[in-house]
Amino acid sequence: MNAVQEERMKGYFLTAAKELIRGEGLDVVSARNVAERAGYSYATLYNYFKDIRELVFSCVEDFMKECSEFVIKDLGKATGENALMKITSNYVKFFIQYPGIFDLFYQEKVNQIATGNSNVNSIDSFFNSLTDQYWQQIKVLCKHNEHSVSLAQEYHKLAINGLLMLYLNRRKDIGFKEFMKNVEELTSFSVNSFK
Amino acid sequence: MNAVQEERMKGYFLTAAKELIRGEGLDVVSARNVAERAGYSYATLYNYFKDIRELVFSCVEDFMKECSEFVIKDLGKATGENALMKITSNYVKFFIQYPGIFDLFYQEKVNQIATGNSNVNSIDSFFNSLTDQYWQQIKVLCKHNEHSVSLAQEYHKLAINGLLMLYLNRRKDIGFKEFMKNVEELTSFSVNSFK
DNA sequence: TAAAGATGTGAACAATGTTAATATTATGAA
DNA sequence: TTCATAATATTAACATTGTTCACATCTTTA
Repeated sequence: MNAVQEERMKGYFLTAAKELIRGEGLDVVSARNVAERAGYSYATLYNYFKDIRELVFSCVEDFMKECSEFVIKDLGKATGENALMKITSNYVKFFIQYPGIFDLFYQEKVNQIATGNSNVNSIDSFFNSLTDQYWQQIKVLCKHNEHSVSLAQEYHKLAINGLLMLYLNRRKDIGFKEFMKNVEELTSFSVNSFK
Repeated sequence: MNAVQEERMKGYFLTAAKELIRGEGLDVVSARNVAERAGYSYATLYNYFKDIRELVFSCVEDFMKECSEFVIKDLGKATGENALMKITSNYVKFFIQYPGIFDLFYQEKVNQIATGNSNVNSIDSFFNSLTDQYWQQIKVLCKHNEHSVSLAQEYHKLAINGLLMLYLNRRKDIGFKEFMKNVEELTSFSVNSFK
């Protein structure tokens, strides 16, 4: 089987898996469910993916693209702090709409032996890649050095993802509105912490 | 069966579950594994716990106590920022030693219908309960108001738990030493952000 | 001692990941 | 075109999971 055919086959399973993750969450992504949706037997799946983890982590790249587009869709001409606000707000909304994708990005256990760890390694810096340029704008504006801005950025990323973890896993007994207020406060605090 | 007998029975399963979580992680906690270790049949377990989630979430309280003790064990006379440093450092070390307990505290999915959600709700404020008094000391020292200190505290909690999530789930390709340096930097940044 | 109630257990069902043997299909040479 | 061989797909199977139910066993009480 040539490369293009193989990619096509992988694509069928990938599409099925992505639909399942989006719609019903990571929990219902089983070899049998994915394969049935793709129109093949569950065993066929193993001809194209080492195991079920390799399959689900192959979805990461596509979902990152999707999330990126969702995040920047209504940025307009916003810059600096305003842009950071909008991006952060859309970022968390994306994962609230698709909690399964948050599971996949940040919580799913990875096989350390697995080959394609490149996907996993790029997850950590994903949120930063969305905000980089706007933090740079703030740095220039506030005459801060490189190190302090990257520290604030790292801090912001960790806090937002930490908050998402607590909220999505129902460790916080608050509603959506209050959650979004927390996100705003946090982002504002983040930017102003080193002004 | 009277109350004390019932608690004793629950205790057997709880002890078994805790040993498994500590030693081999949350993944190997199955009804059959726990029951075998407790010396009973897996079906007996269901006479004392509604389902396997109720069993594992019943471990939360004990583990919080354990973690608290571990965290304050070598505090000495440290106060303010020094105390926060030590506490945070021990807090993350505890979960690195027992990743299964982090899973249980922050990542395990909860049955919203489940009865005993009190355990789950107390998890969010757990880390804060360890640091409260030292943030108060810093507040007095820096003449800050109540709101800004609780915001910094909340921020610190989220960032630390976010970092733990990324590190324990292998989304960060760094070693233990570098991780601990990140924890230190973050805590220091947290305290100094509003000095 | 016998009946009734409480408590413990194995069989069973559905679903999971994964592998191995088999069935089917496609490919290429005669 | 036909047949042999290789490539690909599928079914059967095994071990494991959570959970329930009928049954067995033990305890209590009349």
